[in-house]
Amino acid sequence: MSGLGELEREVMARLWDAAEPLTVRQVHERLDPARGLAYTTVMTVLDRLAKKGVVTQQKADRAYRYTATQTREEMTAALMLDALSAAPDGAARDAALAHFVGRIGADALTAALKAAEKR
Amino acid sequence: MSGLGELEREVMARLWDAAEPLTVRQVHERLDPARGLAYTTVMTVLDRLAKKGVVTQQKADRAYRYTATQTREEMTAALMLDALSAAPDGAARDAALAHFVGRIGADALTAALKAAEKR
DNA sequence: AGTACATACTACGTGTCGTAGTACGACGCG
DNA sequence: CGCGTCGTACTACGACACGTAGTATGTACT
Repeated sequence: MSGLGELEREVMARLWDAAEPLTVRQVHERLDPARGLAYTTVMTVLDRLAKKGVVTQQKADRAYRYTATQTREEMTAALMLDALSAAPDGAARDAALAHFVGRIGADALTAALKAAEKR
Repeated sequence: MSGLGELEREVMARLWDAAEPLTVRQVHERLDPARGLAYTTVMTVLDRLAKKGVVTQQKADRAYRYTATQTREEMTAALMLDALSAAPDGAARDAALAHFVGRIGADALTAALKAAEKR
């Protein structure tokens, strides 16, 4: 329940960027044409993403429309929590958090918080 | 350059808990005996961890001693940063951070920071 | 010399991921 | 009404990661 593959992430990015449910065809068109991916490849990937629960399909008209079940930010946050949960007890978690904050910089964090506050 | 497997994490935990360089045998002894892992299995895992750069081997006496190259906290923080880096631009990163903080609770974060401060 | 311990190399089954083909159902057009 | 078009479902296959472990080889101590 965590890491997506390279192409899977790429597909998710298109879905997020679109903010609209997309059909397989639409996703296919938005992917780098230089890559020359087959239509069915995109279909398979979307299918797998659906099985993982990170996208949902709604039948609309003829084709399925795919939507991400979480926003990019939610998924990122969830993955970070996941990484953090590797620390067993509370103390280790605190230490890991402290390391993390040290890495991104405390000011960057407060800035992000302020931006969040604004909402 | 990120996720370890289940057994790999287990082995890392033993190395971290010991804080001393351990031999293959020592790691083997510390792993759940009910699991009945073969000695060579542990060896293979340590070898792979070494190839991934997360442990180093120093020849001491007869056997190699294995040490984690990072503390558990550093690795956790690194993984969290890794997850965060999935967010492309600064704004998305801020939003992801905000989500993250919302999830763990702002007070938990400040508490962790205070604990870190103490050092 | 033999035994005990350590490492190196190799192997195999399973699962995930990128990649894609083929088969089958529905719809509209001539 | 049959045929091509679009869409989906199912199947497949190679590469790689991981859990698991065996065999082979080296070395030191008794």
